[in-house]
Amino acid sequence: MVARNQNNSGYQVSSKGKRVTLTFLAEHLGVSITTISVVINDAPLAATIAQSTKDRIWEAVRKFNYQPNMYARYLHSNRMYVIAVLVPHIGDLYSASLLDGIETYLAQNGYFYFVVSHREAPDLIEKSPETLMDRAVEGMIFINTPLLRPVPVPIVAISDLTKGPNVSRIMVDNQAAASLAFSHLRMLGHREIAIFTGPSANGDSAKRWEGLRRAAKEAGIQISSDLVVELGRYGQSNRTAKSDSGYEAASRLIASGKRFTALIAFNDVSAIGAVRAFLDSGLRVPQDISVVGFDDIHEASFSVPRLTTVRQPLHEMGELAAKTLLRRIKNEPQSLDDILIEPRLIVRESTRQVNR
Amino acid sequence: MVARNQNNSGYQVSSKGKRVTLTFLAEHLGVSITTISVVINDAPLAATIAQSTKDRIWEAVRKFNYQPNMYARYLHSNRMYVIAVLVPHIGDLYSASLLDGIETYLAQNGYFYFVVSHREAPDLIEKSPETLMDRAVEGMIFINTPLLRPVPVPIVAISDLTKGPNVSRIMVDNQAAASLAFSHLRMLGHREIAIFTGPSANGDSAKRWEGLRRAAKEAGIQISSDLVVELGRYGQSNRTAKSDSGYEAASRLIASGKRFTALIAFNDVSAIGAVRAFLDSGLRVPQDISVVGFDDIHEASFSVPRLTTVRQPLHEMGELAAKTLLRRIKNEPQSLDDILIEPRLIVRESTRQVNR
DNA sequence: TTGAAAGCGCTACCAA
DNA sequence: TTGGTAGCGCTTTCAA
Repeated sequence: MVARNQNNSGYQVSSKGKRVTLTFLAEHLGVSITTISVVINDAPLAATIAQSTKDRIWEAVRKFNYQPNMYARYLHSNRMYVIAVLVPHIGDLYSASLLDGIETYLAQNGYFYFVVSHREAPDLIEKSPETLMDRAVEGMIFINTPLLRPVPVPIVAISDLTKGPNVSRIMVDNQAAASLAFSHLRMLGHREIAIFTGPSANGDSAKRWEGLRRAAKEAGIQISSDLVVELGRYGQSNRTAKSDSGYEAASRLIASGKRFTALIAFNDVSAIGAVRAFLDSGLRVPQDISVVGFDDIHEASFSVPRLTTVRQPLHEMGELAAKTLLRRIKNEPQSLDDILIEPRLIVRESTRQVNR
Repeated sequence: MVARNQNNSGYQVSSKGKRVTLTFLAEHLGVSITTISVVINDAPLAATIAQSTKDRIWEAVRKFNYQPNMYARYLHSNRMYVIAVLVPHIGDLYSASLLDGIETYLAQNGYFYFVVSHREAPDLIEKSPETLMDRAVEGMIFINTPLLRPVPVPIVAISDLTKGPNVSRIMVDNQAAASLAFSHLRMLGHREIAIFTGPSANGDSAKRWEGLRRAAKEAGIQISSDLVVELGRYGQSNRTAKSDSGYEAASRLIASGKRFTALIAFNDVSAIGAVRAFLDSGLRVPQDISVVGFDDIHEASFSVPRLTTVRQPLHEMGELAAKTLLRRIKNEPQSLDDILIEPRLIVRESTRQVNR
């Protein structure tokens, strides 16, 4: 018993219980399936078909609620209007915001998407593209996921190390982002600044870190290596998320005994985790320590204290990624250059003038 | 130019640039496509095929990296190993946690899923199931989404009003959840308790509210209607999320001037929004007002103060939903009764003994 | 202005 | 042990 046949509603089935296919319609109308196909797809030949025939066809289509079988159609056209999105973790607000933007654009354009959330498991990252090709995806969006082997469809990579002849990359201008965060703290008088760097697998890590170093240098400030801590990756457990790693990283920082008056986190989630850790060890934010996050996820404006952060327009980046991918799929002109997104500093309550 | 043909890697294409199909392999090996098909699918007949032939076939399969075309296969079997998940908003932690669980189970079982996030737009909710049927989904999971018309495939509804002959429902025991929250506050001496009810479209709203009223009655407490406020729905904007509605609802509560010492929110996100609103108007949590949330999303244990909340095991509920759906798809014995999930009270920092 | 027929890649039935 | 062949539902020449 096949799902589509156990019918108890009006879907795709005539009153006599027969599946509504082209053949069914053709018999019903007494015309050939070719004619119907041509009319329905408004193929060039449709121009030559009598208006009266067309009308009868459309009427029957409506009456029986005929829906072409996409998979049969696929055998010819090889187009399924599906793409795939690879993310490290779907339950993470960063990915979720991007997905939100991606979905918005895709839905407007009749595309669906598969998401595979690989939790940074290397074998999944390696195998997924192949499995997805079986499903005839027309393109893929890689979010913070390395492309290990070439893939025969267009790819858009968001914040990601992936390179390749067929990949377009979208990322924040990490140089600018770093400098925004750094100069903000500088203006508030901070000199002893701790830094969270992202896991090295993360596409933003290296550039951001480089930007931070450069900004420090220009400001004539020395970043002590004791104050730089790398965030852990996701664990294998379902439960582990980034705020844990922020909490944990901040705890290490405190334990080191090194003095610092400000922290530049790697993202808002780790910033929130860090705030929690500071509070737990009796340090107040921002009175004792200023904290700046990255991303500006929604929660950042509701946390206590509200987070000062460098905003990446995630929703828009998602939309842009989808748009870029569909253009490439349709072979519309589309430059393959990296697209750099301008970040913006959002000053809220978690940073203030340094205490001296 | 078809995506699968613009090949620049090893996918599905022989060295001569020909697509690797059964026919291709058959020619290469000098056997019939039937034989290959039988061997590959390990059909009953495979038992009758010479081991040497089998070996040669598998070798060729590996050599050319043959992958059956799922869509051609679909025309016969009518099984695509795809389901759909309908959610109000993918960027919302509640849905994201459920999706996480759903994905875990599906991935283990070779299924993919489409997600459609409808933002409570009535036309999308109404039309999506039909569009999804075109895509041959074998089942659907409705998260907090009403089923407006019957659908010819199995459905699992999570926290949801949806009813129907082919729907299994999974939800927390809202009665128990309400009583957990209420009696916790009672024990701390609270009598003037404000309540957020969910939007009426939400499947948990009515039951939870009923449970709360009953718990109040049993405790001999009168819930003042001035202290009950209904959360707004999502707006049409991409930006609006639940914590806004929590913030806004709490603000209304404060503005009303009615005295209360505790709040039972509808979920953690609205609880966090409410805490923010209280703080902004000079009320301390928990010193002045105790707050209890629902769900126990990850952020609840990192917020300031850490949130006391009634936990729903969202990840597990997602897994359970997927499991139930696949059982029904495979026609394995599976009761259609509602599945009630036991909630658990997690006491943290946002509640304390009432001030008097 | 319309229809017949080939074929997309695969499975399943029946023969050999 | 193996192969031929008829579809699945659709699109696309090519004929009529």
